[in-house]
Amino acid sequence: MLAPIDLQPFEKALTFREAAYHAIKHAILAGQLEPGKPLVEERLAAMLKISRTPVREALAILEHEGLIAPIYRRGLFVCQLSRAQVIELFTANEAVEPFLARRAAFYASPEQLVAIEQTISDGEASVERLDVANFLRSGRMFHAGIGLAAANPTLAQLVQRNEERVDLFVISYGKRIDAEMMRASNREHQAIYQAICDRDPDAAARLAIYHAQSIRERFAALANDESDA
Amino acid sequence: MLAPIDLQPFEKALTFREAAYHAIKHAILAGQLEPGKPLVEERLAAMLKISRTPVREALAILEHEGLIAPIYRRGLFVCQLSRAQVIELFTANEAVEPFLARRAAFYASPEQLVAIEQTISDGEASVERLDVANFLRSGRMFHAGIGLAAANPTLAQLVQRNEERVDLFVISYGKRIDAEMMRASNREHQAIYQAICDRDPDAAARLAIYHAQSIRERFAALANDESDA
DNA sequence: GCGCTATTATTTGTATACAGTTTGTCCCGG
DNA sequence: CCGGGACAAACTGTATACAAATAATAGCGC
Repeated sequence: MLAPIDLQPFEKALTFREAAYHAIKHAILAGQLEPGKPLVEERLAAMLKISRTPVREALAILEHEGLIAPIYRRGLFVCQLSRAQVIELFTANEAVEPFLARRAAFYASPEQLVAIEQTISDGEASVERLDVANFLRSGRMFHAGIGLAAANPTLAQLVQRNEERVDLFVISYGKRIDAEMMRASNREHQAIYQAICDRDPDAAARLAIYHAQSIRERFAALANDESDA
Repeated sequence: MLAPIDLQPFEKALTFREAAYHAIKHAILAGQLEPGKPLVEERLAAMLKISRTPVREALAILEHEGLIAPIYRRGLFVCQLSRAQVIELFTANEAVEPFLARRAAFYASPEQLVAIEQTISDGEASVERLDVANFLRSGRMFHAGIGLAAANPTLAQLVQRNEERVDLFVISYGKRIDAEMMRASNREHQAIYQAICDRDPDAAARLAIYHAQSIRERFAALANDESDA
């Protein structure tokens, strides 16, 4: 398995660095680069058919985002988050997501509502196909949509990154997400979306809190199921 | 003015990249690299007596953090935040800071309390010397201390970055902070600190909100004073 | 056959080299 | 005197080269 993934070349990006950033990030979040496994710069560069220089710059950013972690002179590794770290991410989200949902109920434009609805559809389609990676991705896009509608890029970006790291955890522990869990999550998304459409900030915030807590409980159940006590 | 700043060499850092990151960030936040002015890679490299490679990697991270912004093939510039952007940062902080203050009241260790108190002393010393850069820095460290005590690195880091960008705005517009403003801010810090010492989460959260709002008002007043209507 | 040591092979971290753009300047024409 | 175009300089974006350090491996002694 010398070239198991093809980091698909260069979504729309001006510089090779950006392209590498997106491609590597995508590969990580799609589970193509397994957590705990080393990332060899030269190999990534070869896959993207570019030199190490822009790859290194992209990796520096991903490291700063907390998706990968370095060991000095030993290489970079896809992060394996501890349960404590994931709890911490959930705690942060429970503070921020209701805030964003509330604001989205105020500020969302019709186009933004459509975009959010599409992420929900995408999530539902993923359930049918049992496509976990795409399910996670649509979930991230849902929250990104809320963030965009909430007109607060700073907090939106935070939630976005948190979601990515949580998803990394899911992938890393290979926990199997069953269809029922995916459906539950989608239902909650749908409810938040409805509250925003109804311009009901209180309901949106309340449902966002509920969603965050539900997710945490579902994850806790999963984490307790397997391996480490 | 070929070498106006000496980016002081290499605080404790393993790699040149880290060193460059900290040095350049420090120079920006100390106002030595003026907002709106271009950052020439080769010049920074020369100042640090290293090559462009690690400098570029450091700059990539700073760009990702929103302290500097690139124009393709034209160079990097220290960010000049718009007023709307600063308002947005304040909005984010008003959501997050009370949350952190509340948690700090629960979890702060005695050592962490001492560390926080020292940042307040540092701030007060800055008033005497009318040292705005150090005043801003001590403010950032105060909030960093709260964040640390709150045991939520994710949100702590967010606040930290927001503070940095706000300070960048202050520097960028060259608004003069007068001694009375500095004292007011210090008083509010002191009050939050006291509430945390008293293990009074509600008071801490309330005072954190008050502080965030006060700062916003003080800044609004400054911003209205000068130049753009 | 097993453990320890020396050597080789990778791989990172850094420096240098090169090509393509963009900006500023100088010169010329009007 | 002013405007436009060619030239030159500077700087970015990318590739390649090199050195240090770590990991893997082979050889040796026992």
